[in-house]
Amino acid sequence: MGSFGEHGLPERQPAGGRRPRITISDVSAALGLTKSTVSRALNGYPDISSTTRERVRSTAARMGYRPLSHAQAIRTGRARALGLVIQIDDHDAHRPFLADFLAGISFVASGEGWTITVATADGEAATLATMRRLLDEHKVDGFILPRTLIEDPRITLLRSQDVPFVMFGRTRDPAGCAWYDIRSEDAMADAVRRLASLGHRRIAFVNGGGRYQYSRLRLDGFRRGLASAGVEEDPGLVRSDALVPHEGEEAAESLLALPRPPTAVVFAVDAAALGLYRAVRRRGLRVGRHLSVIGYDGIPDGNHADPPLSTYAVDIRRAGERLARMLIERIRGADPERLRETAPATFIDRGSIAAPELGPGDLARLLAAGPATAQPRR
Amino acid sequence: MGSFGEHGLPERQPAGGRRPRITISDVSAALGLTKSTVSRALNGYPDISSTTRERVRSTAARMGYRPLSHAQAIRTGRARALGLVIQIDDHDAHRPFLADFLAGISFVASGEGWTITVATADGEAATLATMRRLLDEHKVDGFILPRTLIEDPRITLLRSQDVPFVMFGRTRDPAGCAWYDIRSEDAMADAVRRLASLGHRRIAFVNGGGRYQYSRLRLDGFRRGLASAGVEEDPGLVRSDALVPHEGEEAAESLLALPRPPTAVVFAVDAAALGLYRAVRRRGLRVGRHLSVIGYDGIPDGNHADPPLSTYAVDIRRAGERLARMLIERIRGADPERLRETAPATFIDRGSIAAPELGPGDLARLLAAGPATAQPRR
DNA sequence: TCGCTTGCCGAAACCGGTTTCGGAGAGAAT
DNA sequence: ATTCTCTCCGAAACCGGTTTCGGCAAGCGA
Repeated sequence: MGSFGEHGLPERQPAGGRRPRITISDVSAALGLTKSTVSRALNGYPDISSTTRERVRSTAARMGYRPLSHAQAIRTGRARALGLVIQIDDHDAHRPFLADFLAGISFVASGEGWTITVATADGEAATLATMRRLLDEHKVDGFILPRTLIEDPRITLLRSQDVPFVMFGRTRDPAGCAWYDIRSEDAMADAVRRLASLGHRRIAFVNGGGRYQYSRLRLDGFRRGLASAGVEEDPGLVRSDALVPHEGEEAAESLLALPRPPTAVVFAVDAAALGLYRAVRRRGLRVGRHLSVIGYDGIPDGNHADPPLSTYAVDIRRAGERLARMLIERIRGADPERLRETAPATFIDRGSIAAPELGPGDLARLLAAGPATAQPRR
Repeated sequence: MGSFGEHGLPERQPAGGRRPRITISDVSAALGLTKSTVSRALNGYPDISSTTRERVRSTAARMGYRPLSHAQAIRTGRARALGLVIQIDDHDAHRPFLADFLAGISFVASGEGWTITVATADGEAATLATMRRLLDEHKVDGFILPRTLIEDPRITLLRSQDVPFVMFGRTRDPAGCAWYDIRSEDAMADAVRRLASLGHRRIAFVNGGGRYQYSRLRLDGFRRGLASAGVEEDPGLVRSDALVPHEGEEAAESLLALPRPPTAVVFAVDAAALGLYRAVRRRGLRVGRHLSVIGYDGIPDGNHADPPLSTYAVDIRRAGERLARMLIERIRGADPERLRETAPATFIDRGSIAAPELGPGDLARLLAAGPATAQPRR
């Protein structure tokens, strides 16, 4: 018999405070069963008759019972929490989209009654230490790893501890890894083909950080684009490790100083592409007219450049949703090799590309003439 | 005597897996005391002799014991977790700084052994529901509230439930509220004085969202600036509810269409200020030369505008640090009225302001002449 | 010397769940 | 009718902590 009330429901909430939670004991008492039976019924144990199971389920639902994850965690070790450790020292193109990313993760997690535990860390060592701490305290049941590296120590750690994880981005050694990724290599190939079809023949490529797996893929994609457009590759037109405007500017400078400069530049990273704007503007030239540019990431800053930067947008919210879904499945025991998904990026033409107005020769002469002749009106 | 090993330390970790946690029982066994004594010693109960207390503390530290917060939570209701619910539907100027904000919070929280639970919600109702869920499940011990509203339902909720919280931004009814805030009103006043000292007399103000407390304060600051500079206020030069570029553009249009347009505009929100660039560029004029502009927030986009937007930068990371610190103190019982702090914003002159080249009359004539005469070189 | 505090710690209940173990009862097989 | 096997549930231990309660021993005053 229940020890509270003849309705089988807990008494009214004490005025003012928060209403007391409904515990498993409340449910079992209301049903005239024991805690253990209720627990096993709700968790789908086979030694509970389907009649009882349904009775328990409906009553629990009617009473609004929801198990306290902490209490479960101390026995099961599962906290129903997804972990996300953001490494703040490296420049991440997805930084501006963090809110969207979280929105995607949170949407799925909340729907399943899970929560998200986030932490930031400065440097690789701190990231690993933070992950260890979260695991050690059973705060999270698995991790979403943003920005996968080619050689990723986080993967090593999690593999050795046998902790579920999903990656945003592929990696070199895929054994036991689940991932979601954008096929940025296809975007790079597409960019080259678009430029080639506009008439460009000297197309440069400015890549991102060499540590990242995506850099490999994007370079491959760039080359594939050249090949499929029938343009021969000029190794002198490739730069790398440009992640921020400053680095992109340097890369642009070195490209514009070539005897036969490119008439179009593909950037693996939007932020770096913005640096090219400065280099071009300094010469009194205009992006989109004298030099075509395509970026990748779809960062909002690109919208306010002049002309706005044509780029490939990534649906980061959806990435968050898929990754959360996959991680939950992974924690529930799904085979990681089955949890692999890629999606395309979407081209957004904002006006920074056009048919080449000048050949490389004319462009070189214009560039050699120096900024003076081409100063913007003051 | 402990049941494990003659060293009083747990055996070596099983090869491969993660090493077993050290529990309070391990510590108590190693000391020849009971769990309860160890627990009370570590929690500073007065009925434990200081000798014993120290012995327990040092042994626990040596063994690397750290209580499992879940286990504590089920008895104490405290999870050692800070809650942060981000409402994603409203345009938040701090969005680009979310990573920094989290970094600040995480830095302090990690240092204290606390964790951060974040969630996103779409709309006010969802935000409140999410907060209720987190509280109901004892997932968090308190909340950091970003973007305080003048009339904030979150505060109402948390007050009624008697849940600790700290706000980023002040509010109208401060009873029982702790906060950290940037004195943006001072920045607005400073902006006006700077412009006035450059010679501007017709200075416009484009405010942010009316629901936010900061809008009130910034308008007050703007007026205070005018007063202290000895410039009479013209109510026709004030606009509001401009949060995104598009809205800022509209506000700018209406200001530039005035018979006597302003020669300088102060924006309460950077993102809106970027809209003005479009309006000015369309007229073939140049920001900084024909029209001075000052923004507020220090968003990275402003750096890539042409000319880069002069603005007031906010140290969001520090805000996160302070708020986390304050919330932890608040949860530990500190008086909220004692936890109130403000900090100044930092002016960054990037070149979007200058002495007025033209008076309002000349400017009006130039504007009336239409875009044709002032087209940028193509 | 006795009784009464007081200081200090152990024993045990408790928090809200999960999981192991065992046994009652029904039905089938012998 | 007896035994054997399942099915299904209760009892109790357990997870890792916290907190209440009570008692022993020392210290104190009378």
